Amino acid sequence: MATKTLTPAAERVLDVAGKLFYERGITAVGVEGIAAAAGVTKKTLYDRFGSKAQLVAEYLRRRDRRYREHVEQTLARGRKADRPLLMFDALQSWIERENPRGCAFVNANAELAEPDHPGRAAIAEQKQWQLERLRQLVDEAGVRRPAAVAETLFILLEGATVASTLGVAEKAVRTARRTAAAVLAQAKR
Amino acid sequence: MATKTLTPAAERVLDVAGKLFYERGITAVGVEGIAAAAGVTKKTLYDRFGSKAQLVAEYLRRRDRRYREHVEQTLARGRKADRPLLMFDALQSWIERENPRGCAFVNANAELAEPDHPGRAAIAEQKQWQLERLRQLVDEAGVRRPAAVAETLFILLEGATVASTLGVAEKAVRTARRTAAAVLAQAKR
DNA sequence: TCCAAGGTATACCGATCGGTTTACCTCGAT
DNA sequence: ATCGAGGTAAACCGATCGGTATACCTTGGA
Repeated sequence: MATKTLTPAAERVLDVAGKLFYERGITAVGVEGIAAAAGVTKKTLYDRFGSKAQLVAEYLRRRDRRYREHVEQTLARGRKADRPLLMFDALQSWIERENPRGCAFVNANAELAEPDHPGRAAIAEQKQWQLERLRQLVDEAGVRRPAAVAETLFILLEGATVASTLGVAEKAVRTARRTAAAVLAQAKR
Repeated sequence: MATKTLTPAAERVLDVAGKLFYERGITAVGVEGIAAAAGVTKKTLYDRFGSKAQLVAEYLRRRDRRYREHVEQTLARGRKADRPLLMFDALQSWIERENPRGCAFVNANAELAEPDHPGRAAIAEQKQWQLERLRQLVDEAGVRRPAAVAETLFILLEGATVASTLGVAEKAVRTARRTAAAVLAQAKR
């Protein structure tokens, strides 16, 4: 795997940025604070990343990579027919471990209003991947109208993330999973 | 109805704030710009609202009021058995008219990280109202396990908003509505 | 041996942030 | 006639924003 090679300083910057951007919001976090928390000079940060916008894009790409790895690890433990539902298990553990403030990409979408911000591409890529992966899984599970079913599962995953992290329905992921199971059963071919 | 009485200047401020906060993000918009766009002095803005944080809270409360009115108007056109699904029609028209950048409350949740920000209460109220209203509608429609069904519909609504406004599935609301119809049919008592 | 890559330290830039202050004006109700 | 509420205009506050510049240090290969 072609893991991006980063200097140790850049690695630290990206670690800190990932934490602060997610926890406090992108606009609310300054590059000065990131550099200081990473034990790095502002010059180093700008030498490695060029601008705050590019650092934001890098943060999102990295988080996307981590989420995909998490998903694939979870999927590897099940057989084809079970995998669509395993996406909900992956989401639940992800929320518990890394996502208490909601989906980082939905949150970033709220903040990055300018249509040409480099982070927007990362957001679109993440969501397209998730939908596409669901299509594959649903297709492999053997189901009628796989595209429509995949879209339904996508909606359930996103909705469960919102409901769960907004504190209005703690068990939203389990509820969504049950609904997904019913949808899949009904579409079984 | 006890509509908040605002001075004409405050009204203009709130109008402009509602537009700018939603379109560009809360943190990205300064009070100076709001005052200027509303044709008002900063002093007037602070005399009426006290602080940016309180203005944000007022913006969210007002948007919540507008959404509830929109929902109730839509619901009034149908009979009890159809009303749960009418929530999806209300969402679709709301997105088209006022919500192209996603749910303002989910977006605000992304930006207002501080747990004691006055806007957070408005966010929680909006989401609790939506879930509670769904419970009433589902209950009145005559369904088994109304609380669980309402939670499922809530998840579908939130997920459809995300999927639709993130541009990954334009027809997400229709898809969610179909799923909701199936869930309701299966739970019919 | 030397040189480029990667780094520190620090000062600096103009712009903007949220918020306050002072002085003055207008208008409607008592 | 007056007084208070609501407003304008504009200067000011310290802090922070994203980003740049200058000078110097360390280290690992060619």
